[in-house]
Amino acid sequence: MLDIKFVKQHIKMVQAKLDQRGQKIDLGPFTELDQKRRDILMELETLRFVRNTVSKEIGEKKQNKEDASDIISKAAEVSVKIKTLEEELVGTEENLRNFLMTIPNIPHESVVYGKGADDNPVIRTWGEKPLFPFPPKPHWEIGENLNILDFARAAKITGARFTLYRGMGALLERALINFMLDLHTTEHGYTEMLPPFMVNVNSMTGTGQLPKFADDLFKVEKTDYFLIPTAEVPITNIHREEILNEKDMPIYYTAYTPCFRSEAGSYGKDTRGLIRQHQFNKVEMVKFTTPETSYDELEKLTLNAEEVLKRLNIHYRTVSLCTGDLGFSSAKTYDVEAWLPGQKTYREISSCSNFEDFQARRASIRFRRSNGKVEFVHTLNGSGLAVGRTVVAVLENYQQPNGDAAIPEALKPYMKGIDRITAKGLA
RNA sequence: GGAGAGAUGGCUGAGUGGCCGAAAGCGAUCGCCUGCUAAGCGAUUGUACGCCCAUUAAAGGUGUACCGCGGGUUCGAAUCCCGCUCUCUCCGCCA
Repeated sequence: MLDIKFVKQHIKMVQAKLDQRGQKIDLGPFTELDQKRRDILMELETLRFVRNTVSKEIGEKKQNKEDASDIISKAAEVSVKIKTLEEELVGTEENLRNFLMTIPNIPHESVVYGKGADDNPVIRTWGEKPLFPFPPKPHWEIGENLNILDFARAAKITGARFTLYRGMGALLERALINFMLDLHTTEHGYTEMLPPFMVNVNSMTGTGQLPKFADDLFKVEKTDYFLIPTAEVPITNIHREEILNEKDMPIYYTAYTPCFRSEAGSYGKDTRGLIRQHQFNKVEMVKFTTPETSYDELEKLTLNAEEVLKRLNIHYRTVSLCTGDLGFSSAKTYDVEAWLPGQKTYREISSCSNFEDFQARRASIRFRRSNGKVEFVHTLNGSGLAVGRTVVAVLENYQQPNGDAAIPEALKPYMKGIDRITAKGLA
């Protein structure tokens, strides 16, 4: 959510920035609602002042055993008016808040203007595309040939867009999770968390999934809970409605969780393989920082994500999302895209964002400066990494002429020391 | 699932209708004292929103709201009533 005062004072600039996102967002109702709110509030506060004064008077009279019936009836009248105005105020504030809740964040000044993914500038690349003396296969073929990924049976068990991992495939997924968590906790300074995988409406609202994106979520029947679409939600909400100490910041958390996404509106896209699933695993990194350090922290966060691919020796590039491709809550986002030789394409494997105070204001996450002043924190998060897609990257980049998949050196300690995955077990 | 107890400021904890935004203690901050530390003394110590002043803002002044959340009673609610949520204890069930 944007800052009411800021929007009020810089309405033209905010409108111009939002226009760069390429969606039609009209701030007109904002000015109107805000004015209405202040008008009501002023009148209401005056009446409350009257009531408080009169009530005090009544109390004094009663104590002196004087008759107070005349002013009591007057006070009653005032109270009736107050009640009406209070209802009006609640309604107006709700409208204002609901309106602001649907307004996306303002892109940072360093974010380039663009219409969509094709306009995202490449910031850097690492490594090189590996050369294969044979046509590299897509991961779904490798995985099925090795009998480690079973899409057909997952569809039987549940439905489309789910995967059953088998044997070394399951181990590979688990190994990646542990490898990533160990890297972030022991070398990058993050504290590991294991949060609930379902959250309530307030948490979803705090990070921006609700009210606008309910269609993307799975709701648990007979409850008000939702399955998390990313660990960002429970982890960022750890400090919802709290005031942190400046000296405790920045705070770094990392967490492995499964993620559940309905992928509404993506029919026909990425229907094969592990790329787009209703359930997938992810290791997430979340930061709470002061406003003055958040952009430095975003750079570090992105490098932390990239480090995973470096250790696995997988070629990637990092792009900066342009204004038209930026997510709702984000002021600036870097996507790390791994090279997938089987599909001859770069594919997003991590997304690292600075939300500035957008989530913090929604979720009321603040900190107290050493001089006592209270301000909103900046929140950041990034995948470190999407585990299923990392499996894809490993299988496609490490595939062998005979169909085996080699194990990256860094992963061997997590894979019982084996060198490669070979086909075995019942088909 | 059944029975009971509770939810107050950073923490502990008082407060059963007006004198309570809230005692006391702890903690914290600043100052004094001190060779240093500790102790001691003094002061300060919630958040949000509105208005005034000022205008880059801050500070300041003033008002309103907030004692888990939501409603009700009342001229007036932390305090009384109702609903909900959460926590704790006991019993049952359970990975």
